[in-house]
Amino acid sequence: MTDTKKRIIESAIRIFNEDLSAPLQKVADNAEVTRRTLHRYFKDRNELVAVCKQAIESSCKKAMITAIQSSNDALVQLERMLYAGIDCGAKYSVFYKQHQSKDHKHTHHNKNCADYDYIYNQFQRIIIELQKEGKVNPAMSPEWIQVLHSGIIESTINAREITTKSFEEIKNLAWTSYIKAIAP
Amino acid sequence: MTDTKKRIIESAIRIFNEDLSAPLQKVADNAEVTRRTLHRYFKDRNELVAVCKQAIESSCKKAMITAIQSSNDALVQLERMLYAGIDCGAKYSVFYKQHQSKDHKHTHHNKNCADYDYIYNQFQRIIIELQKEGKVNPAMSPEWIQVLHSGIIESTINAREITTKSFEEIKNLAWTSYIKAIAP
DNA sequence: AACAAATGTCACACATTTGAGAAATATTTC
DNA sequence: GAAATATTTCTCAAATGTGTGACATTTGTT
Repeated sequence: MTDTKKRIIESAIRIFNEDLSAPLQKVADNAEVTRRTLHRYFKDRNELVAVCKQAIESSCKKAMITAIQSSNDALVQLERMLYAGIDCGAKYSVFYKQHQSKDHKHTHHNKNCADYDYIYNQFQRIIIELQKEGKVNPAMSPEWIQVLHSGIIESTINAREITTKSFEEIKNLAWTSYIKAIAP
Repeated sequence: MTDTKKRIIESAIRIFNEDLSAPLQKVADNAEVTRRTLHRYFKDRNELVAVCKQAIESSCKKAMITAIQSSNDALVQLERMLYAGIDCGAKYSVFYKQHQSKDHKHTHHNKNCADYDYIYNQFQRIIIELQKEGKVNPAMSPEWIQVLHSGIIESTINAREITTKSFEEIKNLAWTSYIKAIAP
C-alpha cells in the first residue's frame, strides 16, 4: 500500500470518527492531498468508509490477539489488553462499537466476527480465571467489566489530550484505577 | 415549548451526537416529523445546533448543581454527581466535550463557562476534601479523576444498552467500581 | 359543524458535495 | 535527463442537501 493511501485512511478514520458525514474535502485536507487524489485511491465514499472499518478491524484485532498471546498469566494478559486498547486510540472505540451496535448483524461465519468472538471469549475467560483466583470481584459480571474496560480506555485517550502528564504515567494511572475498580 | 419542538431537539441531540453533519432529514425522521415542520421551528441548521447545545448546557448544569447542593457530605456529593451524569445520558459527554475541546474559547465572562467552572471547581474541591479525609487516593490528580468520572458515565450508558440488568443495578456497579478505583 | 392551529405534501431555487475527465506539473526511478 | 508514475489544477455534470412558498390535510376546541 502506498504512503498516500495509508495517510488518507488514517485521516479518514480520524475525521469520520467524530463526524461520519463530514465532506471528503475535510479528509483530503487532513491527509494533505487534493480531493482528486483521494478519488483516485477510493472509488467513492462508501469504499473509503469500508476500507477504514477494515483497517480498524485488523489493527485492533492484531494488537488484542498479540496481547492475549504474550503471556500465560491472566493478570498480565488483562493489563496488556488494556494497553493495547489504549495504543489503538480512537480506533478501539470504533472497533468496539462496530460489534456492539444494534444494526450490526453478528454472525460467526463472518471472519471479522469470528475473530471478535475469539477476543471476547478470551476476555471472558481471563475475567473468570481472575475471579477464581480471588483477584477480581466475583459480583461483577464479565459484561460489566468489559464496558468498564472500554470506558477506561476512552478516559485514558481523553486524559492524554488535556493533561501534561507523560503517556506512560497516564497508562499506569489507567491500569491502577482499573484493577482496583474490579478488585474483590 | 411545544411537544414537537422538544422532540426535534431530543432527536437532534441524539443524531448530531454521533454525526454532526448528518442531514436534517435524519433528524426529522428520528423525531417523526417532516423536514418542513422542522424548518418551521428552526430557521436553519445553525439555529438547531445552537439550541441543542443550549439545551444540553442547561439540563446538565441543572442536574450537576442540584447534585452538588443536595448534601454537605463530599462523598454523597460525588456519588450524586455520578448519577446525575448517568441520568443525563449522551448529553453529558457532549457537555463535557464542549468545554474540553481545543477550539472552544473558554472565558469566564461567558455565562455557560462560568457555570462550568463552578461545577469543575466544586468537583475539584470534593476530590481534594476526600483526599484529606483519606477516602481518595492522594496520588491521583483531580484531572485524572475527572476524565475517569466521565469514562465511567460513558461505560454505564453503554452497559444500559447491552445488558439485561436493571438501570439501578448498573448504576450501583458504576459507583462501586468508581469509588474503588479512586480509593487510597 | 365551524374554526384555528399544527402538520404534511409538493414544487422550486439555490448551495454544497460528489465523482470523474483532460491536461499541466511535480516527483520518483532507472 | 528521460521515462514512468503520482499529484495537482481546472473543469463540469450529476446527486444530494437546504430553506421556503402555496396549499391540502389533520387535529383539537368550542
